[in-house]
Amino acid sequence: MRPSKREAVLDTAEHLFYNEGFHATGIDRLASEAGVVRMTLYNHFGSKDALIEAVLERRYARFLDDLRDAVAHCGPEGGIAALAERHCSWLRERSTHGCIVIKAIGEFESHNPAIAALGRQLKRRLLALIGEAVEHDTGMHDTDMSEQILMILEGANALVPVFGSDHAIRHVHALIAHIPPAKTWWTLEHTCG
Amino acid sequence: MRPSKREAVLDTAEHLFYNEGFHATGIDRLASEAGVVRMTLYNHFGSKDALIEAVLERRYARFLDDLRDAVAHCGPEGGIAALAERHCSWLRERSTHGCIVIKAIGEFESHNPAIAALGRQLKRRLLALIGEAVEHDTGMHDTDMSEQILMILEGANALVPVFGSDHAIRHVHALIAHIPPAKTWWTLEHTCG
DNA sequence: GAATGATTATACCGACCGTTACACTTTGGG
DNA sequence: CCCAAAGTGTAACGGTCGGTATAATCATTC
Repeated sequence: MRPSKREAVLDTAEHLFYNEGFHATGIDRLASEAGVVRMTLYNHFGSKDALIEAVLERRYARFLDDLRDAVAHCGPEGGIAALAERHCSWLRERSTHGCIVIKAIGEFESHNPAIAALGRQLKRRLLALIGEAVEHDTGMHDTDMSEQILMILEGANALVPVFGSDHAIRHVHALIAHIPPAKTWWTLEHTCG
Repeated sequence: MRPSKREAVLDTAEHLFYNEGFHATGIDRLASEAGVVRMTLYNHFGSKDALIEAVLERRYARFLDDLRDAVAHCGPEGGIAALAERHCSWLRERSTHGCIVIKAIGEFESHNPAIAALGRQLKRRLLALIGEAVEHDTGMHDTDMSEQILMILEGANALVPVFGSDHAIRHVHALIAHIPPAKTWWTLEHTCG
């Protein structure tokens, strides 16, 4: 009982919401699989939707911390590759059903704007983190490059439930390696005269 | 009444399933918004899950036909670009909530294997179509290139509900243009020999 | 040992879920 | 004009949904 009931609920909720879906997971099953009575759940979180927000925030914060950690412990100019590699590790080990945030936005865009907004905020944090890795490697802000890396990672994410992790991951590094770097002031001068 | 009730049900089901979610859309609302009584729905489709399969098949067949049409009416070496452009048109006009197949797989992977399997089959058909466009442009099979194009398109797909169509589409063409072509026999000889 | 806050047990609410049965009415084609 | 097919209206089935109320029990700490 030392690990608080609150944590047990969050663990079970994350597992069920992620693997079975948000709408498809009922409060009764959630509580019983967490070894908790329904009232405990409502005492802690107030509503199913609030629990969903807590799960999203917790899981994605862990994910982002893990990516940040990978970028922090890498050689010079290896930030992007390290981030991509850690992302692929998640796809292999912990994200085998796709991205929980994308799924949440999909299920709640027309039902609970707060959940959808939280999802968008979490993705904005991922984009910002990618931007930091890009700046770590190239020494400059490159919004286009960050957005393109995000698009490739989201593509891999989406393909995991379709063709499996191995297939989805196969081309990530090659694709990222071929993103053209930002034009600098002198190449612009060369091009535009 | 010329447009059969069956079509009305399919239209309404596609709209509701896509915009509000599969589990979140009930039979009652579905029937009433289609201007049909519940029994008509069951007479035509037998069950909600069968209706879902019919909706997926119909919508995605239209999508694939549209892409195929774009590839068919393009100049030489413009097949990939034409396919990508048509895909982006869907993202702008008809796919503003993401890909219905990805959503279906996400909601039914652990509830109805038949629906998930159908989703995977539809995505395989998309990959095959991309392969045809690649062969149209380059004159050879290039599985890697096809898979990479698919990954980019899925990335754009996933980002539409997050940051909007314009943001999601912005980098598609540039990203695809920078995919390295397959190594031919003589470059392989140069590299390995 | 009393008090306090967390957890449990149980019962309940109205609403909706997907599905079926059956009898009735409408419609179009031969 | 008649008949079969398609669609309608109504009622019901057991089950689950998210959420609430209330009172009993437990562990901890002062």
